[in-house]
Amino acid sequence: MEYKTWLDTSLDLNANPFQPREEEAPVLKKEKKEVQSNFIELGRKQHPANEETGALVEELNRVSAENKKLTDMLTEMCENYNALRSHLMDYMRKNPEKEVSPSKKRKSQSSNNDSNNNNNNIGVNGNSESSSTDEDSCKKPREEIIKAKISRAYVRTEASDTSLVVKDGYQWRKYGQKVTRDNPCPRAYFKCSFAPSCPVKKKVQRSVEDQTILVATYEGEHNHPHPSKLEAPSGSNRSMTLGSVPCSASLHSSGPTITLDLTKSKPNSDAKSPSRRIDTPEFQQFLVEQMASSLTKDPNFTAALAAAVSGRIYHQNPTEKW
DNA sequence: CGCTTTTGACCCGCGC
DNA sequence: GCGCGGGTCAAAAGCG
Repeated sequence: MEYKTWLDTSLDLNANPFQPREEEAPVLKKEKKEVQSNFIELGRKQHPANEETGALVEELNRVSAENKKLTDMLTEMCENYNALRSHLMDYMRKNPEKEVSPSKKRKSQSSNNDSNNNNNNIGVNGNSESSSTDEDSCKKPREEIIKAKISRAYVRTEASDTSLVVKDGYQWRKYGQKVTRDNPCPRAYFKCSFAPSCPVKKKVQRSVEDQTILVATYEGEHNHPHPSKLEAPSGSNRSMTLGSVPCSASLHSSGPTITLDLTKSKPNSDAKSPSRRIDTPEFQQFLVEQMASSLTKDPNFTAALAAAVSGRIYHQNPTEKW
């Protein structure tokens, strides 16, 4: 799936079902429409409808229970994700040398890469800034090292996603693409759309070992605020946008996929927005809502949801697990 | 019409 | 000096 848009909508899966939101799942919307039309129907027929009302209440309770169940599943998925992520972080800390396939072609570049590997790639967010090694300090003028701060981000995408788009909240303008020798997948070159005032560049290329992983290399630092901070989401949405936490969720035959782009956990932005720390309950709740929102936009998910609501999904394939 | 993307050409550093 | 390969430029095409 391509990260075409920011996930800035929310779906109250466990919220009051009587207050429909704009972008709720079509299936649920349809059910509620039926319920509403049934109420209208009741008003027109003008006869005591205790039985029908009872049935409708029962139906609503059932739908609410389904919503609750789905919310629980999403919460569980979120927790599993956090656990996996922490494991991955631990693993990467212990095995930093396994993260990239270093290019041995060019001396200066490979020495840069080596220093990056040793100093930078401490996590999937990859935004640890490079610090110059002693070797680099000897070879390069200090100013140059300071000017070109290099960081790396690893973003898992789906196999079907052939784009080289790594959503990190900033706007980028592609200025080139090249097939390199070490990797059959083309490398895309991006400049920050605020250029030339913002000198940041980024290179995006698929990993040789796992082509579902996009390796984004950032050069330099943004000299402007994060675009998501400029957008003022006052009112329309629940609380805040997910601009700083791009994520994508989808459902496939092989199972659900939730992809989080964690490249935005820069120390700067974290320091500026402590309320968005990933470990806060508020953030967790928000994350669940955003994932739910994303899921409801996926036609596969809505189809599966429809099957689940009608109680058929487990009968059709009782062994299949999400 | 303006912005973005594509893509071939060009530039430049490095190794031989 | 030459060739190779990565990085960048810029005209053309695409798109909203």
